[in-house]
Amino acid sequence: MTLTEPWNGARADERKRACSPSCEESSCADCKVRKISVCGALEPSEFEELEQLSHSATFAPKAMLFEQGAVAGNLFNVTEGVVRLYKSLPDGRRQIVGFALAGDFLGLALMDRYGVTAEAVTQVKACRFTRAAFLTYIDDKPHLLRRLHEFAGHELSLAQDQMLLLGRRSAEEKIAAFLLNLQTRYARIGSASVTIPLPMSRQDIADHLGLTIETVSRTLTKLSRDKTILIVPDGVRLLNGERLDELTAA
Amino acid sequence: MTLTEPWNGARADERKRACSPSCEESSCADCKVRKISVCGALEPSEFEELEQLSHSATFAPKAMLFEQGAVAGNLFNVTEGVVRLYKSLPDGRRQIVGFALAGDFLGLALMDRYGVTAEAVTQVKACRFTRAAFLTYIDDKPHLLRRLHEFAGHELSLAQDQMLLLGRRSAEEKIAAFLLNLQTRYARIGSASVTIPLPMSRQDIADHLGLTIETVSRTLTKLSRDKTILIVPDGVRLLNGERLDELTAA
DNA sequence: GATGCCCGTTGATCCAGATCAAGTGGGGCA
DNA sequence: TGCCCCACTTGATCTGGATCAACGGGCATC
Repeated sequence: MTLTEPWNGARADERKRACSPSCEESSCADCKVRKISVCGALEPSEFEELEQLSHSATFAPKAMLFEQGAVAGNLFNVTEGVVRLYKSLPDGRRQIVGFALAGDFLGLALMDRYGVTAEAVTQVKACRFTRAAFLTYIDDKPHLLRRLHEFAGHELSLAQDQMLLLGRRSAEEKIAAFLLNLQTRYARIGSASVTIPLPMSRQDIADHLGLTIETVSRTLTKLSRDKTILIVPDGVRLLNGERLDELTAA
Repeated sequence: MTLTEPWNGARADERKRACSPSCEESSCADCKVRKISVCGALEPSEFEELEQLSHSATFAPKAMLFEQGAVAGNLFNVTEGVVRLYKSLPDGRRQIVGFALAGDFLGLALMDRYGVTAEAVTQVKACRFTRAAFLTYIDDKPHLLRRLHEFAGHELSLAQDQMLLLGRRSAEEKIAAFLLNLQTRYARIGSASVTIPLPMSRQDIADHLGLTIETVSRTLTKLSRDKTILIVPDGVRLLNGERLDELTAA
């Protein structure tokens, strides 16, 4: 599979859901993110119908789920792994508008074209729905639309926080806020810990925070020197949460 | 009325809608933004009911419509004027996440607390709804919720564009993008022109673009010197749209 | 186990935009 | 008519973070 091409039925590692018991494929019933994702609004009976529409998909690191500007043919519910969502400028400058974790829904806005590009950072598992089928499905399910809207409202709120961060915070504050943010989000999906995995590269972090890779590296080194964090392989351990809170608040 | 206090029934210049014909109060029937605002999803018959729930409100420049963190008691549909929406840091740094114009809906996310502060920039007219009444009203109107969701999706998309701008664009690109953006939005509400009114202060523009007031001023002066724009009282005239497009794209 | 590559770190220098510091001019008010 | 205030502009200087450059270490490939 060409890793930089968008998702395509012919290439994806995917199979139909609701298959026989011998099949190792997961189903909604034992989905780890069912309660916290948009699906959490559904009645048990409704899951069956949704399951008919869903296809589980796996993406290798760097695989593209969809591309900014393309017709939004699919919607995804991430169940495992980390996805980067970004916008690019013609000259290559890039802004990562967010990292999607398990439980996050991609294509929330239900718009006819994708506004961002989505790429797997780690190995990613997701439920895929065709947009058309999903739209039909929600048509007589206002409680699901309501849930979708709640999620969109939350996204919007996060986006506004990120604007404040990008427009008005120093490099050190940006890094501190990023780490605490990730910690909170990991906690929500059941992996609360003072050790924060950072599966994304320094370049990804830089492109998320409006910095350069060198500044990210230097700032992490600085926080490490004053024992606020400890840099570990593929992550950091938060040693002094209060200090990070201070940096984030003020 | 204390201009810096949030909206309060006892102080607002407001009266009940759907009043007698002798009353100069506007009604949904002749609302200029009806078609382009969220209300555009409603059937004529549904307007009457909505009108019962709505209260028209006027705000003087600098008046606060609502404050970040407060319980979201009211939702507003702006019908006239400009509103700034911002987040603040404890030390006074401010990020204006957007300017709301006629047709924009404030409180779209339907969350229980306001995520931003809203202040009138100019004299502002708006329809006010209590959040509780509005939630009840939309409960059996999925087409309205759908419309609300479309608006939220659009907001989210704008927010992501703004993140790219804040994180990765130069001062000159920021100003160019801001002006073209405003032009497009003015055009949507029926005041298309190469002369862009800028009712907000330079400080507001700076706080929206992640710059200082001096940089905004200098950049406008520079664009003015190379005949890309002409600075006029309370606005600018776009002399060279292509040049601005160039700056915005690349 | 040598080779090369990618990723991250660190150091030196640069510069876009911030900060500090005067002006200037229009509009409200006595 | 004059005064003050405030928004804005302009100039001088400073600096946080960018840019340029070098290096090291893990790990995949042969």
